[in-house]
Amino acid sequence: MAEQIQKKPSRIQQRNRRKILDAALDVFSAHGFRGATLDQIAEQAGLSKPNILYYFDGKEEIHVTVLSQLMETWLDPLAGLDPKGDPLTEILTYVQRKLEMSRDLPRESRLFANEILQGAPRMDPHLRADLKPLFDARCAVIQAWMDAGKLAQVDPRHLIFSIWATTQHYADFQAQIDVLLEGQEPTDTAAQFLQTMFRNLLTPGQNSTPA
Amino acid sequence: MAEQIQKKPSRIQQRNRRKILDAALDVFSAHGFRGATLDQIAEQAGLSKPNILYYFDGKEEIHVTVLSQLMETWLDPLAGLDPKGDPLTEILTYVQRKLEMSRDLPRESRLFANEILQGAPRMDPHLRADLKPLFDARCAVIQAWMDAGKLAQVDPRHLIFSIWATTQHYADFQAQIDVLLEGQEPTDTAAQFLQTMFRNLLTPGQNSTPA
DNA sequence: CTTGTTTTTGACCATTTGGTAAATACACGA
DNA sequence: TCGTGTATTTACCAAATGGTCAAAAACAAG
Repeated sequence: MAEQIQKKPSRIQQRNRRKILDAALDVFSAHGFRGATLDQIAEQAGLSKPNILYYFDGKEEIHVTVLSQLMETWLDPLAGLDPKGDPLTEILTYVQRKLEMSRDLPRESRLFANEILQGAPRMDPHLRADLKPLFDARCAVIQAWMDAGKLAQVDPRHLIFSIWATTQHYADFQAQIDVLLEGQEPTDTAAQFLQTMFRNLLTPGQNSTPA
Repeated sequence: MAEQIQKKPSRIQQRNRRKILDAALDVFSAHGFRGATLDQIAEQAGLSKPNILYYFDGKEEIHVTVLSQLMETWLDPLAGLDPKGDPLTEILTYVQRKLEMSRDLPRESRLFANEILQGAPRMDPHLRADLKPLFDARCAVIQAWMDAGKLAQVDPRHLIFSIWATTQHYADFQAQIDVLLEGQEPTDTAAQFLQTMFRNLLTPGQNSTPA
């Protein structure tokens, strides 16, 4: 009765599980795991608390489920980086996609940031299993581009970190940005800035090596 | 008796308040405001919970106090940016200082990140009163440098954002970096990368304006 | 309509947690 | 040494919160 282990989920089950997970994304991203309450999730989802526990075994399971779903979305742009494409274009497109994700999916970005900030207690396995291999593969691709002289030589790992940091910053630190920019829409000017920065960094031949 | 409004704090008071605030920094930065408990702070500080509430009016006041203290430390490097110094050197030095702060004061970085992530509910006034004016002033200085042809033309606001994002990333996302770099010390290679990136971006005359 | 199954709810429970009150131990100057 | 204000502890409390359970309601199939 509680576990419909392999029965196909009914229409109503699909709908309610989706409502719960969406509400959970809202609440978890806004308050973190410990700060979120089942009552908040229940209210946001328009369901009663016991009803929510009818669909999920507990707060923990809801959180893990949301994080798992997030992981796919999150890795997508990096996975989409094409080893056969034009190196500079590929990376600048990646930057642009990540920036658009910050604008369009800020909840996801904040949920992820929250989890990593707390030391990734629940996501660590996912990071090792999914992110790490993809990261290593993409680093190798970028390194190959650099060795072929198509990009300026920089540490690919820190290049990726800097892309993540600068793009996600606009979602994760939005509260601060709102104060400092006073309501100006940052996305377009940010896009221009980041494109300039990474193009300058990666255009071959211009790289002044530090003394 | 509870409020020693203007009495000079005794030796023991100073010591215990400091112990509490240090413990609070530990716990708040690791678990966020809602995730932190007074018991955790008490244990970390080596005091009993009621004893802690003898020195502070409540969890909220502890948090606010820690955040206030943090603000000074946090603004220091930006405040130290000298309008009379050499532009490129000033900014690269600022990057370096911020990176070192991420390495040496990760708790402070994470506490700050936590607070902003939650929408800066308790820090918003501080941001407007302290950070905003300083931010505007420094933007003006950088803009002046650019207008004088000493730096390449980019948006100073996004420049500062990118410095914050890239440097604080190494503290705030350390859990992720640990997984991806597998125990390699990132600070030195990160420093080299960031110096290269920002020098390339800001060296005048090399700035390829996007089409 | 009847029956068996799924979904939802209302009433509860145990634990955690921020906070309090009163009693006790302690420091220290007169 | 004594007394007074300071510091600390012990024993609590009330609210919040994650979770349970049995029964009611809704629903689907014959």
